[in-house]
Amino acid sequence: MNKKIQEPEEKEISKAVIGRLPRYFRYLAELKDEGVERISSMELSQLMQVTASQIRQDFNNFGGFGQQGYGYNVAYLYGEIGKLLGLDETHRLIVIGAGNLGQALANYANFESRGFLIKGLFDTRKEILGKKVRGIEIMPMEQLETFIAGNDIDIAVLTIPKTEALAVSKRLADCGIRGIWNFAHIDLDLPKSVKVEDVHLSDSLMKLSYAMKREG
Amino acid sequence: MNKKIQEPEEKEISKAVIGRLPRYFRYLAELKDEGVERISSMELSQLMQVTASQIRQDFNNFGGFGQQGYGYNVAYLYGEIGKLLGLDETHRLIVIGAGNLGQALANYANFESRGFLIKGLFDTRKEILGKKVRGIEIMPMEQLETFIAGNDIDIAVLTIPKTEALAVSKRLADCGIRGIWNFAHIDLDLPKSVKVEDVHLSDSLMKLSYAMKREG
DNA sequence: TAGATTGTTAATCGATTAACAATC
DNA sequence: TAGATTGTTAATCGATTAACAATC
Repeated sequence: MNKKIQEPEEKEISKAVIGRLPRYFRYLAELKDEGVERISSMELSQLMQVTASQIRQDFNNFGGFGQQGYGYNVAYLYGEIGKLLGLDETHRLIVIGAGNLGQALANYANFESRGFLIKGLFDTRKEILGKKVRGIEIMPMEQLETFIAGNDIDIAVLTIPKTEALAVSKRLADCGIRGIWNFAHIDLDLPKSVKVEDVHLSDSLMKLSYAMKREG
Repeated sequence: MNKKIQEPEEKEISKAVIGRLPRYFRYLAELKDEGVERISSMELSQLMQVTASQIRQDFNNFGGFGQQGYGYNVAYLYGEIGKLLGLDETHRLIVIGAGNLGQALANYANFESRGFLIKGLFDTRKEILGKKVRGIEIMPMEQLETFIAGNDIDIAVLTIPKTEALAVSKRLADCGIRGIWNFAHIDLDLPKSVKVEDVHLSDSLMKLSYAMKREG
């Protein structure tokens, strides 16, 4: 009837801004630990080597967390950015591919402290099934769907060869996984309700190599 | 005497463009393996889900690799992008921090095939010194400088806690390391002749978590 | 030569920086 | 109230897309 009248529609935040949130979060965690109570965009900009303008613009995408004449309360800002990043909720993860990388990620306790709980490991190789990593059992791929449903898993970490990644990612999407942390070196193609975050390690190494070619 | 007259000055390529090169490289590798001989920017754009315009602009940053009326020769383009990324040279790496992640990276044979040769592992923990990973010995930190100098190492992979990372990165810069692949969750501060490529895994996981909060 | 497709210029879009009025 | 510093608008800069002439 009327195309204009809508819900107050959450304005889309740009990738650039979102990409900077974890770094803000990290610096604020440090300031908080040091007992710093308030900080101005100017001070933070010097610490982080970005412009104060960018900091204020970034925060204002979310409505503004500061107070004129005062600046930002470190603990409050830390908390708000944490909430934006979803760190106020816990996530339940499985790791698919219990090779070196998969096991390394499963062993990395720091994720737990942020609410990312690793609940299961999966692999196709019979010889490692049943083995435990930090108390987490390695299970066969046949149990994937049952385990996800029974354990309220919302994120899957993919550390399998790219040849298997597409098929497995489809299975994950089909059984309701909402996020995939993809270490497989391939672009997944899934309905956009399933969020994919890629970590292409070899791409990163190539960028380093590129940079090293330039200037002395 | 004259500020204007200079070497033809390699024009600075934007971060955005460089960030896309590894992905181009990956798709071209695949096309090459499939025996595809030529491809137009239009075809490649459909495959990669980007605009043909962007592809042509990107390649033209480096002088243009195509031919009017024909398109791009896959094998040639693959080779040229590989050269841009420095994959025509071999790199000699050490991994500092032989924990799970460090060992996982050392074990990852795919890097070797691109010319990234892992030559040594270092750790502070006495109990794992001398142990071998894929034939590579774990050495004590005291031997760092000697090993780097004696083995022509140009890249160091940092997989140590952030508390040690700053000090170690300084040592690396001092003994002539030209590139650091940094997995430590801290911003390094080094002379700009030392190139740093960060892989902040927890930042990546937070971005996934952010995305999952929005829409269904 | 005609058709195809690049290389490249121009137009648009988005992100960053600067400036300043609002306000604590 | 005066000073400080945000929130926000305007200006600038850079990246992407569109258009098309050059040319294989």
